[in-house]
Amino acid sequence: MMPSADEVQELVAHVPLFGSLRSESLKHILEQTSARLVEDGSRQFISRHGQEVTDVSIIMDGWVMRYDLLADGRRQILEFGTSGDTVGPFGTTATHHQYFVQTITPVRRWILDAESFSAAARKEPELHRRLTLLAFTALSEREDMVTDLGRRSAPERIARLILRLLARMDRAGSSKGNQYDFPFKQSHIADATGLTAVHVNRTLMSFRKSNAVRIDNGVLTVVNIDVLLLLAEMTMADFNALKRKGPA
Amino acid sequence: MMPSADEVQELVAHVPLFGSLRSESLKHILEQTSARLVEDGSRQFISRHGQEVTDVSIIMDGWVMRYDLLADGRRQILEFGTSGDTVGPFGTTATHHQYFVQTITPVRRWILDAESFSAAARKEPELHRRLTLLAFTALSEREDMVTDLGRRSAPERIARLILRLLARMDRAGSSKGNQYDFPFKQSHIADATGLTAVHVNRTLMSFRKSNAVRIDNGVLTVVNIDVLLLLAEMTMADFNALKRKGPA
DNA sequence: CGTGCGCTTGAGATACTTCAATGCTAGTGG
DNA sequence: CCACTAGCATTGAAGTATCTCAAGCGCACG
Repeated sequence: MMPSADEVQELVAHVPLFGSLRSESLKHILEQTSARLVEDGSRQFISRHGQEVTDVSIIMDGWVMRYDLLADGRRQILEFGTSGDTVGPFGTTATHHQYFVQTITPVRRWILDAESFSAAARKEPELHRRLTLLAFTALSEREDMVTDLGRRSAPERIARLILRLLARMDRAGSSKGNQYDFPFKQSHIADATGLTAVHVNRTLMSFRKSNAVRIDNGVLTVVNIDVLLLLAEMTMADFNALKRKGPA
Repeated sequence: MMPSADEVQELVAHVPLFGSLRSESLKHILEQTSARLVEDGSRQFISRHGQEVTDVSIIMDGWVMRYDLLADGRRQILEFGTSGDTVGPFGTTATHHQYFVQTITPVRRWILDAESFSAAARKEPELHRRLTLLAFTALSEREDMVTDLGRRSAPERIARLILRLLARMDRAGSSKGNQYDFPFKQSHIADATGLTAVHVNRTLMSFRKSNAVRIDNGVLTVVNIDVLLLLAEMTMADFNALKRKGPA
């Protein structure tokens, strides 16, 4: 499936990894990696722990999650990904997947051949630089998460997750004022914050009562961002820094 | 202070970041970055949150920790570093430090000028590749930590930290059989695992009683690695994989 | 010979979990 | 069009892992 000019345009515009490439080079990379556009429904596996790594995905629409699954069923979500995000152990030398990646909503994504993608990154310095930047950005995000899980209370963790997602949506222009689509179940929030779904529910109820945030029918509304920031122990400046963060 | 041939040799041999450079190129890089060798005592700050980034450190001897400090004093240790490790936001574009880095034991380290180090990484592809590899390795380690803090009990977290450090020491050849130098206080373990020092103490006492591990006079002894692995929910294969991990 | 830091232990508090039940909504098959 | 089911949110009640506060002890250091 040959990428059209429009599709190449969309990739350059919305995918940080490709943001600084000339359409020319990108088109060449897409050809080299046998890029194809596919669609998946909800709850589909994109990759599983232990599987061989054969390709790299770039999300165009919808949400996926990457998670770790322990023997007894405990689950830790490491990352939510949406349009513009890259999933897969791109850049590492790992030959097998370490984690599970699964769709949450229906997803439209590009699939690139992993091996030729690595080769392209080696040949194209700009792509290599972007890849490195992506790694450091992810590292910083994951370190924030370590502090959250290690040292912050349930309300703080949840408030911060909500704000991180809000910043992400703002950056992508996908939030209308103080509202954004929120396709996650309470169990997703639980597994991302290291809590139980029941406790997430109680905390969310308290957020609702204190007029900070409410979630109805898959839409999250920030009723009062000052209250939310207080719960998250963040200043407005911190929040603005969050928006600037992300894969630039 | 001009690096001697012996010093260059030591850097190539023990610092993953430089492991694949020719002595020639390394010497050139060290000159470009005004590399100097310094020594610090215990509990010295190497950098503080908010400070401007001016240099990059490479530890030759001793231990440092990098941590996040919340307004109310809660502390989360993100990483312990020792010989061969690089500390500092090398590779990112951040102009200011995000975390605190402090020595635990006396430390001998090289200091490289940050700006010219970045420049060197841009010019020397092999260095750039190593930097990227380092970032992905760190990312993977930090993701393990997220799962530990989010989903594992106190004994599991502590057992896994001990095993991760043991693997690190084995890799560096710094462990004698089942013993290694352990300069950390129980409060360090607490802040690395998201627990309190009191609870770490109780858990460590139980490890001692169950003949898994004991710590005496700054030396950690793995009495029975099978028991320890059980506590950590790890197999011997997992542990061996840990040893192979790390910045190759 | 005090003083401080780290380790140890006890007792009580609490944030979060577990188990269990109820209700709501959307989808499915008859 | 209704009965049935499944998934998710909500709430109550009881349990527990971990925390907090507090005290004592040993050792190193000045």
